Amino acid sequence: MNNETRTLFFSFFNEIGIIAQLSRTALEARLPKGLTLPHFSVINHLIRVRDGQTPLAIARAFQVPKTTMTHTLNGLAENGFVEIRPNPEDGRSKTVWLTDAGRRFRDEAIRSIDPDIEAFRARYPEDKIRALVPDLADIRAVLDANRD
Amino acid sequence: MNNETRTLFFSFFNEIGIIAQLSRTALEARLPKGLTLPHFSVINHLIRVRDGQTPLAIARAFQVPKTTMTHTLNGLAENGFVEIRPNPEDGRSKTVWLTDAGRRFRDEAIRSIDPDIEAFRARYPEDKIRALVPDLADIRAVLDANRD
DNA sequence: ATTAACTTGTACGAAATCGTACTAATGGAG
DNA sequence: CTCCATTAGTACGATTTCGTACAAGTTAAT
Repeated sequence: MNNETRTLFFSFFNEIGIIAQLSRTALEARLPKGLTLPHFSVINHLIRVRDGQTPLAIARAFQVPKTTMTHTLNGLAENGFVEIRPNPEDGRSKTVWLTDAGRRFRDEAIRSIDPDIEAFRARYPEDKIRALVPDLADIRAVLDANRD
Repeated sequence: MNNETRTLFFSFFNEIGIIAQLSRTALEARLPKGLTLPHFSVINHLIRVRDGQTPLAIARAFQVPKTTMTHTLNGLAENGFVEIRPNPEDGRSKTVWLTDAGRRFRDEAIRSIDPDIEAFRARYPEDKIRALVPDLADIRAVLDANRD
């Protein structure tokens, strides 16, 4: 392979990785101590989609092993942000429900993150971000397909 | 803040995070067991820039804590990919040097990753990637500046 | 109805990441 | 020269991530 091509793709994925790391760090700086991006993301997911899902369904939505999701959900349950109940339709499995505290956690997190988004938007135009999202979604889909 | 705007930025960083995760997993699938993206990246860095750097300089280049870099470098040293020698200019510090095995590791890793890059390129045009890199670099720079 | 194959969640252990606290060395103020 | 603040690296412990192995429940084939 052409070395310039290889360098290009490496640079691309390198920039992606750095942005992911920086944005994650910036977000977690706004969360209460001990809570991480996955904690916030799961709560957000339960609000955006719906709660009452099984741990495995949530793990699949985030493309993480189910053991990882067990750990994340335990952290949320210990903080009282979700309640884990048996699944009446399947004795093997469980369902995950938001609590009021969980919704409050999400509201407060968003409120404290908003200024960072504003700061970012002031320096990088929203329209350019809007234009990038579909490209990134395409790239994600290609990588996803290549996973087999 | 406008909810649509917030959702847009969340989607953007979410896509970035997923791509970072997928590309990292794809790369590590090609590395010998026990070796990770940071291992490969450090070796690559030492080749692209120069070897003989101090651990702290490398940690700063990757924006990770120095304890993390100590751990990564120990892994590389145990595999015989780098040699860690005292720094003749500063008794507190050390210097990190590539070995022949380290260079071979890098060459082989690249050889086994190339087909994945080709597969990706076949589904997503190189020119679009080329156009995205500067945008991502800008975004990275903005996030970096906001870190204070 | 019984059995075998599969699914869901978890316990456990390994490895990566990172904060805190420490040691050793450096360098500047006096 | 002496002292003290600073710097480089590491030991240690906590947490996250994830693979393996397992227990409990479900499903499908006979």
